[in-house]
Amino acid sequence: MAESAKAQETSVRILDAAELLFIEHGFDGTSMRMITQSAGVNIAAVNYYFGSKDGLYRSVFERRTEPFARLTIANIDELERNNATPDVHAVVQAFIKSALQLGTDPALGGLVFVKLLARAYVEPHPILKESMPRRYGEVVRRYAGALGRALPHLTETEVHWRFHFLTSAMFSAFAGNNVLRLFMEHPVTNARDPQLVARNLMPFLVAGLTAPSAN
Amino acid sequence: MAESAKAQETSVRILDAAELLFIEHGFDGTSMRMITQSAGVNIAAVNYYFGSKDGLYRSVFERRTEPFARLTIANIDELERNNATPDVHAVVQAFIKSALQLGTDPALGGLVFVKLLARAYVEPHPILKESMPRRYGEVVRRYAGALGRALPHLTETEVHWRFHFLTSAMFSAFAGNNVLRLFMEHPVTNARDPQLVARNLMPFLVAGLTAPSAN
DNA sequence: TATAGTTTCAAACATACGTTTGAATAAAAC
DNA sequence: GTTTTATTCAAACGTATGTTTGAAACTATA
Repeated sequence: MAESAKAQETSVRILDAAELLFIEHGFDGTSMRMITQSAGVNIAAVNYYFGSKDGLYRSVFERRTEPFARLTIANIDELERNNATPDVHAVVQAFIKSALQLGTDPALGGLVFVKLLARAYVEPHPILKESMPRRYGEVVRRYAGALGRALPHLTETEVHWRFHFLTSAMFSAFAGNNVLRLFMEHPVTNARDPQLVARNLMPFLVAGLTAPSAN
Repeated sequence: MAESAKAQETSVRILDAAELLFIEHGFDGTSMRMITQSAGVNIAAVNYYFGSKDGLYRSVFERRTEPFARLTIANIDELERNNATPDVHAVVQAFIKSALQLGTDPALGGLVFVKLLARAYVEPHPILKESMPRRYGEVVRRYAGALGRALPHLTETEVHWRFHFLTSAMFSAFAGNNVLRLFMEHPVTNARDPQLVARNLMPFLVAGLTAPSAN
């Protein structure tokens, strides 16, 4: 079988290099030669290990998807085990805790994967549309469900709206995609320390979610 | 001079086609042949009217940038004329009003431009980095300033954080970039009627912004 | 040490890219 | 009506793309 130490190292080097380049330049903006050069491997190595550029893209996500999903589910499992009907603060805390663990632990990809997700958000490659719902559908259902139970004054549709706002703000914040960064020459807030992001994000989200219904 | 009816029509057809394709496939994912084919013009027309693909990209933004900036500034001008120190609700309302006018008026680009901005957000082409701050720097300063005056219990840094969260949620919402859409096979909330977006967004944002300080 | 399997590599593959050309056509100016 | 200018067009430009090839180098098993 394959899986010699050296071989594994090569495919991992490719994944690492590709992940960073996909964030910076997107899928179409990243060429095979950029990837292999950055990884320090021969250009044929990508097709040898991953079959194609599309296959590499799939593998880049697959490496991160499962651990992050598991983490997120574990956090809401723990929350609901200790608290039958958790309040908004607790649900948001559990959700943010996942992003925080992800952003802090390099073994999970660190902030790199958050950025990749943020990009996939507006740049939906067909490959994602086919694989993301399968693994993250459950995550969304669990958190949106818990949020709904914590916000009985809102309709299901309203809960989904707010979950949408919540995730948008959260992803942008952790990924560091800041309107100030793009629109101003000297942004004041461009810190990206996950702990700092989380502390500033919490009160905003909790208050926003708890707001009275619009209807 | 140029500007014959036919010539203008050609360059406008190119801008329209390119704008849509850039949203769907990004800059690198959109080829000259895709653009000219979709616009129904010869492939050489882009270079004839815009010099290069980069030049076209610049022109696509330039067409929308100025009207939107003017609209946004006009709204805060009006707000501050009628109200020396507006409260949070009024500031957010003025800001959302701009997005709403933009999203509703096809002459301004409609939701198309919002989506383009949302994409530019995570896919920063060098051309944008050079042109956006020049025109939108003032917009950000004005609104962030007004927000700061309406939220005296927050530090300047905190105000910037919340402005970041506010814009992230708003742009995603109006652009329709929904986590539910990407992560679930049957999203509940994928409505994109600007009026509906605005009504759901308002209470969330106002409450989030008004939340007590994190420190 | 010989053999089988795995991984690397330089080179070439066909195709798509953005751009340029120069002639043909249309419009405007005189 | 002729000359100038502006626009369109098919074809080709050189370069970059993702992928494949087949031999070389390496690793493991016997």
